[in-house]
Amino acid sequence: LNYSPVAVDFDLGSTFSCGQTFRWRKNTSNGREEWLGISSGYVMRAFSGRVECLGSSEESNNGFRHFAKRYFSLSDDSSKILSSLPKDDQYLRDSISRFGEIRILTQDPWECLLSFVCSINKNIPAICGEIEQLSARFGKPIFLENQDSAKRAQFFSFPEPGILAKASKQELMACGLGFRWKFIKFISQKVLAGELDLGAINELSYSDACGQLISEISGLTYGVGPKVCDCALLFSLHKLEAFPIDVWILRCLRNSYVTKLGIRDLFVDCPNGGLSTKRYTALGDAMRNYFGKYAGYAQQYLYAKIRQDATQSRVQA
DNA sequence: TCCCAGGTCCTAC
DNA sequence: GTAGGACCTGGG
Repeated sequence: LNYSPVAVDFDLGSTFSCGQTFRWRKNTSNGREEWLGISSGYVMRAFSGRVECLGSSEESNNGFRHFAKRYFSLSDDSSKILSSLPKDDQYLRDSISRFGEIRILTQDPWECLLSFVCSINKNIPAICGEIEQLSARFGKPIFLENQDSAKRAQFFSFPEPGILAKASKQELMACGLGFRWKFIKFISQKVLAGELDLGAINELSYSDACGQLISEISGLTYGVGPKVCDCALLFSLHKLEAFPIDVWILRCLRNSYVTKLGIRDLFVDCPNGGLSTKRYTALGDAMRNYFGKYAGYAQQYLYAKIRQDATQSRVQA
């Protein structure tokens, strides 16, 4: 087994907490800051510039370094990306200096898409709970190196499409999915049947990929609107021009970018924060036009900053 | 206790 | 084509 650690140079906390993944936890119990995460069947520990594999669900698990190189997008050139973003944008530059180097991960597309379907109309702790329960119930146990396998596993891989496709409504609801259960089951069935091929979508351009992924397969809707689509494309297919617009980003744009970008007409009467697909696309295009081909990286910094600012003002209040 | 959440779907104009 | 409302459930 080759579990040799991999060096990483990005900011661990900023990268794992900026909303792209739901399976990393901070652990400070032994005095230093370290992070434990699960992805693609690997249990990982990250601290002070390195990531180790603690265990794997795979039969042949000598591929950790290969996996990590891809998962942590180690071939992304951060300085090139950050210097390509607008230099006179004070809001963005404040965030970059506050959060350091955020890395957009290249997650497993299946795991990532379903995670963001789980995110619909839920808060982040609840999303983490859904994914944990789905994994514990339907995923494979991952035993750590040197762990007595008679002991109960604490870590589980994200479940495969074939398992979720056969799960009952009752089983899925028991994981806290609520009305999302039917989306999860439907997508699983389509992937299992080969009618939704995320690998093939990966070959497409950003806008073609959106067209393939959003909403309709065989005329049926399944819980993938423009926001979930953008998250899947950015956080797993590494389409870096994707610019997910959630309620936080919408608030940020309204507060800090309307005048700068002359996009006031895109904000008239936006009740309940809801955006039609047409308006969502128009807003996303405006941001791509402004931030450039690495708009997704800009989105992560905007998201990190507005979330932290909101948390701090709530604490003060 | 009660409100609301990393949205999407459906229905009525 | 789009504004309004419903939607499961569990954190805060």
